[in-house]
Amino acid sequence: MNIAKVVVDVPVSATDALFDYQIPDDLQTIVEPGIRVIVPFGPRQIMGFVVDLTSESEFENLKVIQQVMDYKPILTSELIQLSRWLQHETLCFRISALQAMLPAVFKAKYSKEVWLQTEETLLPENWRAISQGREVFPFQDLIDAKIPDSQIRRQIEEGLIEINYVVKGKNRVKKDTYVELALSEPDTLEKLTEFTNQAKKQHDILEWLLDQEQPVRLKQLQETLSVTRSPVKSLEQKGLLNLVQKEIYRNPHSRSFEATESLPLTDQQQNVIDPVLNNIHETKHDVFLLHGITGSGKTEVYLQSIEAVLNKGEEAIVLVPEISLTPQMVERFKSRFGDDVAVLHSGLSTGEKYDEWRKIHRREVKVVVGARSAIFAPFDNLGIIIIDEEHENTYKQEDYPKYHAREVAKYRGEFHQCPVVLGSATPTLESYARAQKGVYRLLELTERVNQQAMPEMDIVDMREELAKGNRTMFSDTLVDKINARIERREQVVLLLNRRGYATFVMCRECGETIQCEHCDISMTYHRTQNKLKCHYCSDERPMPNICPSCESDAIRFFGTGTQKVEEALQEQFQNASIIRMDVDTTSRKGAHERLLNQFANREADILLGTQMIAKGLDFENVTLVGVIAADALLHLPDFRAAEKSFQLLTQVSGRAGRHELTGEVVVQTYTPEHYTVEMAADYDYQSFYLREMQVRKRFGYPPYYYLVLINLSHTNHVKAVDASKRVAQILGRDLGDTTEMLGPTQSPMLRIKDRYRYQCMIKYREREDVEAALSNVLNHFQKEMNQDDLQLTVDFEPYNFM
DNA sequence: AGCACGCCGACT
DNA sequence: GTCGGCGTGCTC
Repeated sequence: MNIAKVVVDVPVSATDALFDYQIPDDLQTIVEPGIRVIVPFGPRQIMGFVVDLTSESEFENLKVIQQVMDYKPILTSELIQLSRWLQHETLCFRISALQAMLPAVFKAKYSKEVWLQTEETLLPENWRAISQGREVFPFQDLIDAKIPDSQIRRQIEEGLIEINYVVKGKNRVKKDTYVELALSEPDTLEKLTEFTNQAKKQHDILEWLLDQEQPVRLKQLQETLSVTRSPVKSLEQKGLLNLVQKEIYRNPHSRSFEATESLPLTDQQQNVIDPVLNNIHETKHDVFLLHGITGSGKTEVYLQSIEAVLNKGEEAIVLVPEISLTPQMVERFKSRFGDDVAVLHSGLSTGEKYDEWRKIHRREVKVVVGARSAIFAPFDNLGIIIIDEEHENTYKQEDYPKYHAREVAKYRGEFHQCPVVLGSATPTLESYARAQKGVYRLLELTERVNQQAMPEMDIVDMREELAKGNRTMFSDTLVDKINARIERREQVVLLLNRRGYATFVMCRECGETIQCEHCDISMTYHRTQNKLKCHYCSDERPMPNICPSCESDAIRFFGTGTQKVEEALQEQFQNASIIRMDVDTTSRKGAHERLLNQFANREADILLGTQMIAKGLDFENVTLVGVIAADALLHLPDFRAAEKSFQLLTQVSGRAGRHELTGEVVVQTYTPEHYTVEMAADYDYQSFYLREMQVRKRFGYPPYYYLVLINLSHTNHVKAVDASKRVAQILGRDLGDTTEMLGPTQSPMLRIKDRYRYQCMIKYREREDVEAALSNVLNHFQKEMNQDDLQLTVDFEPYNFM
């Protein structure tokens, strides 16, 4: 086994293979699958992952591994295997799959350096200004100084310089200096008496240290005794104390958490947890869909399942949509499992993520709570995987590899023979359909723990408001109810789903929206051509001046920003204080939590925000939730628009009246008769599921068909169109009649970053039916992608069609 | 991707 | 003859 199979860090198709390298004798004991190495690759040095060992190779004269970057594997054999599955599943490069499983710190950094081999004075004159006395400097400096290639080559040939390729890992362990006594206590005490008044500080330091039980951080010592480093240095020189470097973890959660105990389970919770516990005890893999209404106590079920896993000596992964959004959730886990929990989310810095990852890697924690990528936590005794709010689309990664955490969870659950629990109040149709078919096991929680009814949902018809002459964004009902809360010193949450900016067209008189005849998708208004277009099938028609249904001229395209609403709100409720939460106000680190804390402390009457306020928040003083425009999401050009709207309405209404005070919800809409609005108001998931499944069946969407989206883009509009036509041609030729192709068509946003974007979509039932055709397309366009700025991506089970 | 190699036109 | 620009093909 003196040959390593290496995945090299060059994400292109030509190098998407395993390369064999000789393992030098001195690294023989260190090199094993899962470690990173530095290898010669052509004329340069690059990073690579060892994924296998072997004793034979079909290649002669193997190059030799230069160096190791890790001394312990950073990937388990399971994860190496998983990377292969991911590669196949998402059609990505192996290296991309491997990188996706690790925190960003493990990405190698490359630099090309010039090393002087001689006296600087022997170099050409103009070089001296560049090297500036440095023996090593970046190659880029030569390029910046416009030194011609031939001149550089000459220096190399004459042996004056050498070019070296340097690979740098940037995983930095944070260290801190600690102070401890060098001698035993009695010895130190004895020395203490020898001090004169001259060295008062040193005396104080020793005396203080004698009172401390553990080594103390140098900084802390300096602060509490207000001394500088110099007396400490003196003591070190006298051999009275030691300065030691210790690894520390950056601590993003400096708060301490109050410990909590398990809560007694309701009968329903008990019924739901039993089959999961059974799985755990029997080391068996099932996928459970936990369908529980908001407030039904899903989290307690998770917590107690994890407890069973920990008792068995195994580990747990919990995925939450975006953890910085729900500090309350983290708190529940930390307070139950204390230091056994690592938290991984996008709000952490690179270093903090690395520290949390290391806790997992060293098995210092047993539970990981985190966003999507936490599904790759390098545990090797997984006992349960929980995905909370399984319907959230953040579980689908939008760039390569375009994986869905739910599918990875199923893979790992199968591997470890442990349960996978998908929890949601509003499961995706895909998951619920699978539960109906018995592929998943359905667990249902239909009652709230506190026996409170779900808040009453008041549907306000905005067409009537217009008829009454109310031209503001706020209905009379909503205004009255907000005023009542302000008077009673209760709080209001207002939701504006601004994603409606992909302007759909609606008649303000009758609520008619213009749909595509072939796709059941809202048509999108294109200002430049004053036309309506369908982004699925490219059908188009002129923008009407009057409503085709009621002939009113009040037909408009829609889209409103939070800022505008905030202004209108402030004008309407002059003595109310408002907190606005959207991407603009929460971009700075910690801003999110700060704003939420302000609201929790009742520093404001109204919390106005986008989607981000719909989930997981729990404020006891909130008794009113308002949805400003329920239609905005409903008419997006996306076949999931109804499902997403239903989810949002259900989630947001769960924010009101979670405690003693009863809550109310006001939903403003121009289409109150739409089944989504009606059924959401009745909290009737079951009916919505059945109704929406009919639509999906009729139009051939998931869960009846699988989808794959082919996106292509080019800076040249003509080339983009041309390529899209050729893609469609190849697909049309290679795809059998078991599949259906839509497009090519413009992407909903035609131009992004100066690139023109087109797409094709395939509906299929069996993956094998499309794989060959897709790989043909990829092969065919390989050259153009490398040389002509063409980008082509394949996205299985897409969530985002923009 | 990066890089070398090799062919071609332009220019000392 | 020499220099530099770009197309082609390779990396264990």
